[in-house]
Amino acid sequence: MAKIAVRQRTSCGCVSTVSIRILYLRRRRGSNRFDDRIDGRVRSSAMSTRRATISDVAREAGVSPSTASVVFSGKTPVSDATRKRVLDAAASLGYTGPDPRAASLRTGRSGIVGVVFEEHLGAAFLDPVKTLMMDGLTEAVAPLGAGLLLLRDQEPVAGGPSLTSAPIDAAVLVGCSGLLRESLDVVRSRGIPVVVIEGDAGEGVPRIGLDNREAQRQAASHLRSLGHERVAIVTLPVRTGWRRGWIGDADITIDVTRARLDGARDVYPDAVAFAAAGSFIDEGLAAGREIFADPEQLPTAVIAQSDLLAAGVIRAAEEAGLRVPEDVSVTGFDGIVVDGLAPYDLTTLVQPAADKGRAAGQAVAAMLDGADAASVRFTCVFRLGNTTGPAQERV
Amino acid sequence: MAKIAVRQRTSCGCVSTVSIRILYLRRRRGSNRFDDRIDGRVRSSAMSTRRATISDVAREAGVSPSTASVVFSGKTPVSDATRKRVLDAAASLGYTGPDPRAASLRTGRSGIVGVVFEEHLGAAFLDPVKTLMMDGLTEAVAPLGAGLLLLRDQEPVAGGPSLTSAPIDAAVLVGCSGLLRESLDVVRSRGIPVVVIEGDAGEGVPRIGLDNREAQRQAASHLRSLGHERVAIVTLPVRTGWRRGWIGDADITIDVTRARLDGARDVYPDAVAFAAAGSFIDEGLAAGREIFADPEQLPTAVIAQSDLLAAGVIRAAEEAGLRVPEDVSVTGFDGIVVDGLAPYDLTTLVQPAADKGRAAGQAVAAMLDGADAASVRFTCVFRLGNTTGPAQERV
DNA sequence: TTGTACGCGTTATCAT
DNA sequence: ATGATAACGCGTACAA
Repeated sequence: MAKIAVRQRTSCGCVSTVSIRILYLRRRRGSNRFDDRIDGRVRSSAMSTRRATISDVAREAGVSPSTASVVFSGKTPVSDATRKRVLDAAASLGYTGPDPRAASLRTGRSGIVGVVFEEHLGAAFLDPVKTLMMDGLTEAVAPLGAGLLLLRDQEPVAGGPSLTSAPIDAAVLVGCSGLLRESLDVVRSRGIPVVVIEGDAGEGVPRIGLDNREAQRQAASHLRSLGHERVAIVTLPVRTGWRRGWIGDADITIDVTRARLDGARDVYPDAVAFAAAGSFIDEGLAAGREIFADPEQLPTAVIAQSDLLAAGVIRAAEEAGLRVPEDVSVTGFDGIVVDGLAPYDLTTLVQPAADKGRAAGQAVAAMLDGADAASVRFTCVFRLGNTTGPAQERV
Repeated sequence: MAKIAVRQRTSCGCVSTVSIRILYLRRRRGSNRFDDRIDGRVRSSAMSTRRATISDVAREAGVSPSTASVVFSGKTPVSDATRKRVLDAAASLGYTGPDPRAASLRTGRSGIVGVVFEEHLGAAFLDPVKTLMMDGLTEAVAPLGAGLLLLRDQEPVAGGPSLTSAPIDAAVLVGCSGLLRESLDVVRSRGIPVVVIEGDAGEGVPRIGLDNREAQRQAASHLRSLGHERVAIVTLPVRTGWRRGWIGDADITIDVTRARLDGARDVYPDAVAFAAAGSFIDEGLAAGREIFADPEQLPTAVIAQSDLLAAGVIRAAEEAGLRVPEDVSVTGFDGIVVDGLAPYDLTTLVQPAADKGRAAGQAVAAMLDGADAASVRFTCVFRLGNTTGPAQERV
């Protein structure tokens, strides 16, 4: 662990910032905003503790508030002389432009697109697929001039922004769990455009997704063609907050998990399935240990629902003294580059993660533009690596 | 490239969403908001095209707006009977809670913390160090109940949120380029708390940083102790928008780059330096090719300012037929896991990236709480890998 | 080109 | 526990 050296600063700006805020609050209660004025003009910018508003600027410049407003928004031509007067007044008053909150209330737009994750936000940053998706999303909303607000699908901490309480112009849902549904209704009832990535948010919400089932079926078929009979599946979480463990067919609330599982079961209806608690190498490792625990019941192949899980499974196989792919074949899903997996080159399904984000962004842009947005379904591409091989007869 | 299958939806909710918005806009211009009412009461929730406000709800429930407000905010006790009446009224009117914009204007808080990057936002997601930092930041801001708004340090696209136009309660700057400075003044003059990670935003702005110079000096000393004399340096970008190339000592506007370069120069004052355009393996590769281009001028060691750059340099060395570390030693910086680098284990400086984010979040929390926030300086830890070795006499 | 007037939807304060 | 009142700071239709 790194040591921490805290360097105490002699208090300077921070402290003054604080005191300014206190003064400000004090002013707000009971004080008349016109206290500062003498016959309609601001006494002195330096003496005012309250932050200047556009009206103050207008007054100081000797123009009307609307004119001052227009100078800042540029929505209407203003004579150069007037503009200069306003700008000068603003500078002398320390006015730094319209208050975003007020402007937002007035225009009804905030320039913010909410991105809602169903997991711990940190996890979103640690998942390569989500990272790529965010990359694409960022790119697609940039021309919109919108910023991305990271939100989590959960009961809001007091006062914090939830999907329902954040000033967003549109929302992109990543996955779509149950908890979200109610918030979603709220948002949609507000007329805020919503797009969902990898999930189902009901009728009327454009979806960006993959051919998960078909894709996973390809991997399974590949294994089948190699002669594998006894196959185990390692799935993504089956619901939020799930802890890892063997699962039956029931109670899967996460669409991706369900779809990929279905795809595998299309080929191997009876394959056992172990659900991980997240898409991490460690989770794959834990799952692999379970799967390879009983030497009498070893599968000849493992279908993992993500590359990271697959990487973990491979490690578990090595631990168990199994060679990949000689003793056990392993397939992944995602097509990301997995660190430290060399010399293995995962047999997997490559998904266009960045494209998903881009598509979501474009859908949002279209909807904000008043247009209709269609759902998009991307296709995964099967990529043959060296982690799958012919099934071996067990001695 | 993956194929794209677009599935046209029969228009449903999207379309209705759009038409609702159009009606709404139509209503706003010139129409009187009381049109819907007959002697002071709302005629019918179903017939109203305008979105219900808290006043509508109050009226419907037969209470005052303030009481209705209190029901939603919970700031004051309300009798159960009243609460129920209000909630029922809200339900019947389709009122889904206070408008965030209006609430924000009134309270002066939005529950949003802006995170400002000086690079393309996508790059932030692709940089492991930033990713980890965001992870820590997210964690630290969570108890605050705040969301993170991703912002870019650039001239705003029209209407988009910039540091100055976004409704943020606080801002975290990642790096601190020149462009940012003016926006920063604006923000600070608004009394919004600001924290800087890896950068200098002037007096009064708490900084979260590393002992970059000292750390880099450790790596250089390590090389010196191994007998290396001819050393080349691969630096991070020296300014935003910079294209790669050899650099002198001048014109470095990015603090991290400067500090690490100084650290290296403390030991090797005359080492040549090549600046990359970003922290990517490919950039390191390009830099490495330049550095290894002249067989007569080969360095025996390369100090890279990031692990990704180092990884690229190693690849370039391999390309040039140089063995690492026999022919050339390479050091990195960051201590992240670099994909596909096996069997190499980078000699590097491990920085507590997540801790940096956490510290920033805590500083923000403190400042929002009206307290003072101190600057924090983390210490990097030298980690010996297998990419450095004794200097070899060139034949 | 500039000014007037008003409302955006909410919440803090204070009195009852 | 509830209500009346007054901002919060701005944008814009319309008139001049």
